[in-house]
Amino acid sequence: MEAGPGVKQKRMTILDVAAMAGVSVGTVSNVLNGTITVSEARRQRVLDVIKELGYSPNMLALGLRRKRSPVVGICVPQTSIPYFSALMEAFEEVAAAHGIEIMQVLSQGDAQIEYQRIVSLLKYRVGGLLIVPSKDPSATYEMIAASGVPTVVVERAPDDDFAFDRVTFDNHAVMQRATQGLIDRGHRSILFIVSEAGLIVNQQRIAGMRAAADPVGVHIRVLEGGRDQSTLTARLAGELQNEPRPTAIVVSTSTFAAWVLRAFRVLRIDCPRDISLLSFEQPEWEDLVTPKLSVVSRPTREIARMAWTFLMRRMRNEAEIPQRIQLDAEVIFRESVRHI
Amino acid sequence: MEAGPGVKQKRMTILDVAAMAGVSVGTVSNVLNGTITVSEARRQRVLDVIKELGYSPNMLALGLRRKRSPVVGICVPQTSIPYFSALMEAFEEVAAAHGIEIMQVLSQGDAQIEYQRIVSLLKYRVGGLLIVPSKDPSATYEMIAASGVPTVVVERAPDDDFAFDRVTFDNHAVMQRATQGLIDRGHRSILFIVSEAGLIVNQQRIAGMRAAADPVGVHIRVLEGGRDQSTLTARLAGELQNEPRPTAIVVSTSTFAAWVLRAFRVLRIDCPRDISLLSFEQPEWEDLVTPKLSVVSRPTREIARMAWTFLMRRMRNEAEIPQRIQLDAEVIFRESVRHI
DNA sequence: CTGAAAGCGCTTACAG
DNA sequence: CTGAAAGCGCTTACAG
Repeated sequence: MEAGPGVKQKRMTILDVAAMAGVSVGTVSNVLNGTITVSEARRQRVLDVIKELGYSPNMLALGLRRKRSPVVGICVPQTSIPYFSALMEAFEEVAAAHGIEIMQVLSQGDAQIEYQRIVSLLKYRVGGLLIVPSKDPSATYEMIAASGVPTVVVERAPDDDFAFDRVTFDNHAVMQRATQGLIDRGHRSILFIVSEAGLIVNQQRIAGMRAAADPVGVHIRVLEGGRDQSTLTARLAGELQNEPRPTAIVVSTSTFAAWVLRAFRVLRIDCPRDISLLSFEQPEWEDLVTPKLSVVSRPTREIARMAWTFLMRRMRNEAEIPQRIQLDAEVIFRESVRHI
Repeated sequence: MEAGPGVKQKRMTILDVAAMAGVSVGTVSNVLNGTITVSEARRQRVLDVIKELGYSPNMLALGLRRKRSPVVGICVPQTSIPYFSALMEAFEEVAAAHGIEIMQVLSQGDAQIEYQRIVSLLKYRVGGLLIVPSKDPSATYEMIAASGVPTVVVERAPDDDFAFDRVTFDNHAVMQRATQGLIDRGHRSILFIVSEAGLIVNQQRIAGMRAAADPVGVHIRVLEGGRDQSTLTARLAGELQNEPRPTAIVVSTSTFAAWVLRAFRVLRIDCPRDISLLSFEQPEWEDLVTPKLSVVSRPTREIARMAWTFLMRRMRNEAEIPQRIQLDAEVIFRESVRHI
């Protein structure tokens, strides 16, 4: 009887390959991924049989035996945010090139969910972990440390935390530079709109802002933008009652940039004549709107590559003390910021 | 000796739990996920021990034994495209709710890469597969069918393919409706800009366009937009030499929408006075630009949920012949399309 | 309802 | 360089 289409064929195992090639399973295993050398003749024979049989190794068995799977778990808050989806895409690209697969979970920025989702990842004995942490990741950090799984923290990390490798942006320096740029253009009162002021990256940015503003007496305020357009519009309207009224707004995400531009319409504020705008995130539409948006441009692929390099090193046990690197970002002033 | 922080503790196994609870491993397994009932007293004891020991099951062992892992593999072309990242986010949400993990791979729209990436997924014995296929997925389809892994095809599928469950948009109907809307507004020559004319969804859309245009003698042209802004600008400029000159452009993606708007600036074309624009994809900036963009709005979460429902059903072996569903989408006309 | 035992498909010391 | 064998941590018939 022939095995026609639709007939499920029995999956080949390493035993089938060994039998057909006339070698032991250990030898097959060694040609596939052993540290031990196999004589060229046998090696070739095994390879031929593998191709002929269409043998595909069972990574579950491999992972069980090695107590570690060639999979990297990645936890980010969301993927609908362009910055995170760009990160994910960069990670997938480099993972595929290394023969490693990715299990992705989302924390939604919630510490509880983050904890649970990473527990799930650990059940699969992932060989490494890449995390863009939520606001309060300490319980999660403890659990990960206890598990001993190689981990690198991306993007958000407190300055005094040395438990894991980490690759971040120098939020303080970039924001100090951005603020200086606004001050140079005559702005003396600046409003910073963030998702959560408690987020470590925002604290670093606020500190950077103050480092530029305080010495010259420039006025700084921070506002949490809220979860939707109407909340932001209302809060912004309220904020603009205060004296001194801001002449420039910095937003932490491109979503906020969009919401602020819409709020400006409702509130009949002309940008940049009345108020200037700078976005810390770079949206696809940065140069489609009028006025063209001023942005901070971050090298996403670079951060992904660095994080991956760190992780691979640690998965090979080559690393010693936790490494850290801070990448720089570029501040691009366009029409949305004006000289006063 | 105490096990202080930093001291890696031996991972608990089901044997440890069984020993401590004074039952057999089979019983522990049954309280965790067995079809067999366990007496309430023992059940509670096992649960207590699990909590006390911090036992977390090894899903690699489970998957190996069951010959199928509670993981769903997802293959999409890219994640940097907002539509796909929204899909991914919806999938992750529903997966987490079902206690299932996701392995994500990217095909970059290339049939070869797609094939290889799905081969990798299969090595992990994923329990199900969700695919937004590339242009020519027939070899991949064959391989998947041979593997017997439950699969649902999302978004792109030929009309005559009945091998897998599928959930798609009714591209033909939506485009016919959109085209009718343009015709109603007086447009008699329409240009459709696509990534690849060979893509099944684009063929369906072109057919829908013709269904509305041909009977009333409206002129249709199709242009491949190319891989970058400058290519698109050049091709568009060339296309506009032809008679009759289009008075309306439809683009298949929001990236093209952005590129076309930039090309309009370079070519000194006023939208919508000279040419109207309609995007088949809904960008975040749809109402930020001037003129506000006309779009087709697709219910992403709905498609994700339907696909997941189909997949779960098939993973439970409840489905018979392949199911198919076509979702509708909404055409929203805004300032970027004018009455002639 | 419960337990003893086989076995999923690999890797890796261990001898030779 | 090569093979025989133990064992990774589970699930699931099979008896009782």
